[in-house]
Amino acid sequence: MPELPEVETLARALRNSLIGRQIVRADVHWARAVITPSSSSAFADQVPGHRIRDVRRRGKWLMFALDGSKWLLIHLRMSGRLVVEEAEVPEDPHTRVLLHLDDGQQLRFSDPRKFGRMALVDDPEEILSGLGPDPLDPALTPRDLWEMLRGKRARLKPLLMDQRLLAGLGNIYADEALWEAGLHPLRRSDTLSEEEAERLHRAVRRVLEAAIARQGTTLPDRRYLLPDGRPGEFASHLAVYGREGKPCPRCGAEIVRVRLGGRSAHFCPRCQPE
DNA sequence: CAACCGACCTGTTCGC
DNA sequence: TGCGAACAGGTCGGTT
Repeated sequence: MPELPEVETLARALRNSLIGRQIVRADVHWARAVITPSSSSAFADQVPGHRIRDVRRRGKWLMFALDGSKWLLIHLRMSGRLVVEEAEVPEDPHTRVLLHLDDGQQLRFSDPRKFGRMALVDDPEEILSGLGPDPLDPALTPRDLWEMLRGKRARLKPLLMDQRLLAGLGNIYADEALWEAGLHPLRRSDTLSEEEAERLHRAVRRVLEAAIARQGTTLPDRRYLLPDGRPGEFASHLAVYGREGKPCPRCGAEIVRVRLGGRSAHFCPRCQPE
C-alpha cells in the first residue's frame, strides 16, 4: 500500500503527535511482525522506557529515533497501518503490535495481511544498508540518475521499483513518473539519453512532491488513511494507475495495462511510445 | 545480470 | 445469488 508519499505523510503526522512521548509498554500480538531482536519477547522487554525523539523516513521505512540511541523501524508493506488512539477506543481486529504511551494513548500497528515488519536496532544501517538514495534527496542529480540507469540494462518500470536503485517508488508512483516523463515502462534503462534521464528525474520528483502535497493516495478501498482517519487526496490526480481504458489526461488516448513481472503496469501508448 | 515465479497472508472484487 | 478465481499499494529467495 504505502509508498514514499504515504510514508512521508505518516512520518510528518506522527512527528507532531509522538515527539516527546515515552513508550511504557509493548504488546506483540503477532510475533513475526518483529524481525529484530529475533525474539519478539526481547523486543517487548526492550522497547519500554524509551522516549521518542524524532520520526523520520527513509524510502518506505518509518524511523523512530528513540533516546538511549535506539531506533524503531517500521515497514508497512502492503496492508500495514499506524494509528494513535486513546486506550478506550476498540482495537482493530488486525492489530499486530501495540505500543502504550505515557499520555494514555496507544500507537497501534495493524496489518491484515501480516506482511509488515518492525525492528528495534542500535544502528538503522543494520536494516537499511541495502537501500539506494532517496529520490527527493537534493544531492541526487539528474546526471547521477542517468549514470545509475546506464549501469543497468533492465526495463525502466521494474528498475524504478527496485529499492536498491532508488528507495521509495512502488507500483503507483513508478507508473505515474514514467507517464509524466513520457517514457515507456518496457524501455531499457541503458538506452536513455541524458535528456531523457533528466526528464525522468524531474518527473519522479514532481509526482512524489505533488502526492505528498495531497497527503498521499487513498484508493477506493480506503486502506491507506492518515493517523486521524482522513484519506489522502492524490487519487483523483492519478494519470494512469488504475485507469485502464480511460482517456490519457494529456492526449486522450486509452490507457493500457500490461502484466510485467507479475504486476500491473499502466501507461499511455501515445505519450509513452516504445 | 535480468526476468520470472512462488511464498508470505488476508480480504475484496471479478467473472461465470 | 453463489462460488471459486483473480487481484491487491511490497519484498525476498530461488530458478531459468
